[in-house]
Amino acid sequence: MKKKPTTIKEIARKLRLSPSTVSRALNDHPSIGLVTTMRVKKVAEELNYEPNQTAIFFKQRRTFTIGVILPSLSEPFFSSAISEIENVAADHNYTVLMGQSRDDAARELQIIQTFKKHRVDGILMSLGKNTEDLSFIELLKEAEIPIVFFDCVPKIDGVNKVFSDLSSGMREAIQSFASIGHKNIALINGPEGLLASQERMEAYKLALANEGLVYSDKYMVETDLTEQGNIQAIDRLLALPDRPSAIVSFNDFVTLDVIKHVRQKGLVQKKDIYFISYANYPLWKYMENPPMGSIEQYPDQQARRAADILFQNIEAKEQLAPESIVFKSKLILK
Amino acid sequence: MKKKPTTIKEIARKLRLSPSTVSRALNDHPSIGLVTTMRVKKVAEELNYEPNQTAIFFKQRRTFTIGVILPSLSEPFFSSAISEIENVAADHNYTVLMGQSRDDAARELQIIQTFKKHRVDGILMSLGKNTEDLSFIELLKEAEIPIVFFDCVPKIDGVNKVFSDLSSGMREAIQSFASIGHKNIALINGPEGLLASQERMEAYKLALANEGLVYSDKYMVETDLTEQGNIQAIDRLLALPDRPSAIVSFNDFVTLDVIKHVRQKGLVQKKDIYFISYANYPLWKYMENPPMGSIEQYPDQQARRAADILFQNIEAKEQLAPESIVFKSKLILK
DNA sequence: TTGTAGGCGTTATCAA
DNA sequence: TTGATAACGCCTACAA
Repeated sequence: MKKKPTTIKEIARKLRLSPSTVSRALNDHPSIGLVTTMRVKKVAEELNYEPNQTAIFFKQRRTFTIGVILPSLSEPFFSSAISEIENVAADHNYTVLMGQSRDDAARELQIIQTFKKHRVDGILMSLGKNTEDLSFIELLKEAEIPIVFFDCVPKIDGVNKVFSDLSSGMREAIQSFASIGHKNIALINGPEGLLASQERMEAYKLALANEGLVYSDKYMVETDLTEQGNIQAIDRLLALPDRPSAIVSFNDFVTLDVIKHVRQKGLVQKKDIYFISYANYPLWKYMENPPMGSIEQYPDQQARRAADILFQNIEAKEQLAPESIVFKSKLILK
Repeated sequence: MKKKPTTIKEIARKLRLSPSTVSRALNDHPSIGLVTTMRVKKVAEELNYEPNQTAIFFKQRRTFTIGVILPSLSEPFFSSAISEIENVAADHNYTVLMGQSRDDAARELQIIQTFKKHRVDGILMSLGKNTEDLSFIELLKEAEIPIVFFDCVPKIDGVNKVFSDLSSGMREAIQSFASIGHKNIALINGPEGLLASQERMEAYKLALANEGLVYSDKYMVETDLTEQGNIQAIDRLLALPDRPSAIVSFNDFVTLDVIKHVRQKGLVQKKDIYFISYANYPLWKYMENPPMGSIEQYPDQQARRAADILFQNIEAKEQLAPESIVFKSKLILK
């Protein structure tokens, strides 16, 4: 069904040269005479010759392709990451193969298999929320395909990872709240199962202690991150006899729902109640009444750094020691 | 540097069989005995055999890969498109190669070349803002690589395209404004050079006429889409003796800047001044005081449809007649 | 049921 | 300076 593109052989036949000569001429090999080189290139041009990369990939055992596996391509965090990854890859003359796991571990494995079959030169990955089985890391190691994790990274040692330290931002958030007199500071956390939730919880407790505030269970509520869950969570807090005056929440989306809800209840932000959350989505800038702050995690910088490490590994002759890079999260006051 | 993965030959040697037998056994060829097949598969498993796709691609002249070229991966419009494209591709057992043109025509061409060299089976593309030279379409046609454009599509005939009819949304917007008594309705348009701007302008004029309103040059201002440009544009309108009471703008980002600016000037939305713009970004839902409406262009549906058409073309034996699909844009009142 | 041989397009090695 | 040959890994028509 597909017409065969021009090959070196055809050029060779046309010029009564051997394919090897043509190949060398096209690659500007020094041993080939200038005249021949010119003749070859001219005919190649005429016939619209284009080297068959699939043949070259096959022969060279390199595809100049990296695979990227993300939970979602449509979330702002990941889309700014992927955008930056594509930039870095392009600088290295690499192409990017995309896979979306949708937080499905089975799908994640399938994508890894596909990438492996495609013989990608390396993989960048952010784990899905439910991924438990990390045995694919061993498989990739055996195949000598370097992998660098970022954002949601495995807890184990011995792998390349770039991730964000949530605690620095949390500390700054609690500090900010405390410095303007808040005592009852709550956390609306994500689902218990998530590593990201555990980290926030620990950071929250530490940060409270740091300010000499006591932790209380009642100020730690959970949401399943749906709109309904978010509203239930804030309602639970508002129902408390000594309701919190300041709230850190899992991410900006939670805060958006929550702000909307408390507004409907007649509470005024930065007067009756204060908010800070993770992500620092650009829209805050436009809000009439934004939350007090948001904690930036620098997805693009994380992604760039991860890509840099990946390319170092791809280009290295030797196996490199695994790197573990931590980006401090940072409170941005609005 | 890279350890060689197991090949069919090694399995064959180990079992004292011929490579062809092994190949057939692995592919469940009916002529091979059950026993042999089992033995082969067992050894393959033990040796972690994985077929070398690059060899297969090379031989089969199909890569089960599509290329996607977008101006940006980080814009919400495109990231929801790419997400949907990945879904469709995964359903077809295809992998997605990504390229970001950043509205640079040269880079666009380079990506196309790369994709062509990679022998992708098809291409989905949204043109950059400045793309003039469409000769690559001919090149792809010669190479018999199907291409489907979406969102920002070429004006020419004879190509597959899926795009949005901006005028339906504009008509609804002007209608809405007119129905609540607005007479002076302005348009903050994008740069003159953009097709998207031209379309909005025409739609705007038509829609005005449709409501029996007269078009006036002074109510049509342009922005370069920077924050500064957006503010200058609205200031020009506000400075008019009979300033407009309702404004349609190029997209939601423009409106965000403009809303913020007029708020600072003490104007109250939906009282002193009304807004509608294109894109329907989800954040409106959370705004305390959102614009009157936003015009949805359904990026995910466009993308899905474009991908469907691409796969039809890839799977077709014959060359299919080019399709041109128009999605009506639709005003969503807030 | 299994083996042999050839080829996909390119390039590297060796020979001329 | 150029050519012949082999090889990358897999598949398949043909032969046994």
